Amino acid sequence: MQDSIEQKCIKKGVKLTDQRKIIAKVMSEAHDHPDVDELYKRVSSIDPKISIATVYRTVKLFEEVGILTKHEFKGSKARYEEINEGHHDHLIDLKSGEIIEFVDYEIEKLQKKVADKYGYTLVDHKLELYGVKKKS
Amino acid sequence: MQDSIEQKCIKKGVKLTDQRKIIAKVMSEAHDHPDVDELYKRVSSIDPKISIATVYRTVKLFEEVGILTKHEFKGSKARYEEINEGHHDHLIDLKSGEIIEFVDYEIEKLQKKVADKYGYTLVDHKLELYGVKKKS
DNA sequence: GTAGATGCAAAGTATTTGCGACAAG
DNA sequence: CTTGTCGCAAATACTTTGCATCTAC
Repeated sequence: MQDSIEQKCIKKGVKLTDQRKIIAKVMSEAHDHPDVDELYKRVSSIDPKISIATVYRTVKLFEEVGILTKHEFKGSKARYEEINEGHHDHLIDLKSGEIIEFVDYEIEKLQKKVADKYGYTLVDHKLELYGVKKKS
Repeated sequence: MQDSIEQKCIKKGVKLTDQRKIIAKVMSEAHDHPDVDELYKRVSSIDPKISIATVYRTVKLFEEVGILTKHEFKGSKARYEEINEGHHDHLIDLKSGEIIEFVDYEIEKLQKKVADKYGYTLVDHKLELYGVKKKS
């Protein structure tokens, strides 16, 4: 089983305050990719006293220690997602905004090859596909 | 030979003001990927009276009519680049910020295949590789 | 001549930060 | 205890917009 965000914090030596516990819980349970406003709303419904500054500070911290990852999809606000063992990329439905996660090992392999070709070690990558549903 | 941005404006029925001509010229000659501030600086050195609002309005317009494309690389400001016949993706040097353009048809093909697999027609995509130079 | 473009300053968003009060380890 | 965190409000960064004036076609 996967560690919860709280457990990851402990492992990484991140101090666990009540606020962080709540944000951790909300992000652990989120199966979408909430932006800060949305996350703030969810968190506020558990503890209305949490400030948005804390939410910003916490997602930034969690990102720095490798618990969350930030996405900046075309023309929308920054969204966050928990990092789990399986890396994946995103296919975004341009009509509905729906986000589909996918993995393609062959593309990953080719990316490394490209970086290699230019004398680089691939550290990270971003692949986003934007599409519209085919009328079957 | 490739049309200049000015020529593209005419073809697309975009009214050519002096300001737009200058912005068009600067972007045509830019071989990097300037952000709005940088573009504003270059444009200002030709005509210091141009306002930054006009620069914002113009890049937005040029983007809408398909003359420029906007990139939002990790943690940096929006950057613009002229669209030319050859589509390409970007490899970003995490140390120096240098941007290398590349094309990989095999990756492109696989992207279409992925979209297809989920029942989508691929409209657009974003692929960015982030790497560090290998010590040869 | 007229619709649309510009410059300016003010208003919007999204995000960060200084500071005094407070809490985790 | 002490260091780091929190809430608040102010500050910052980037981008858009209302309005009066001006200009390309």
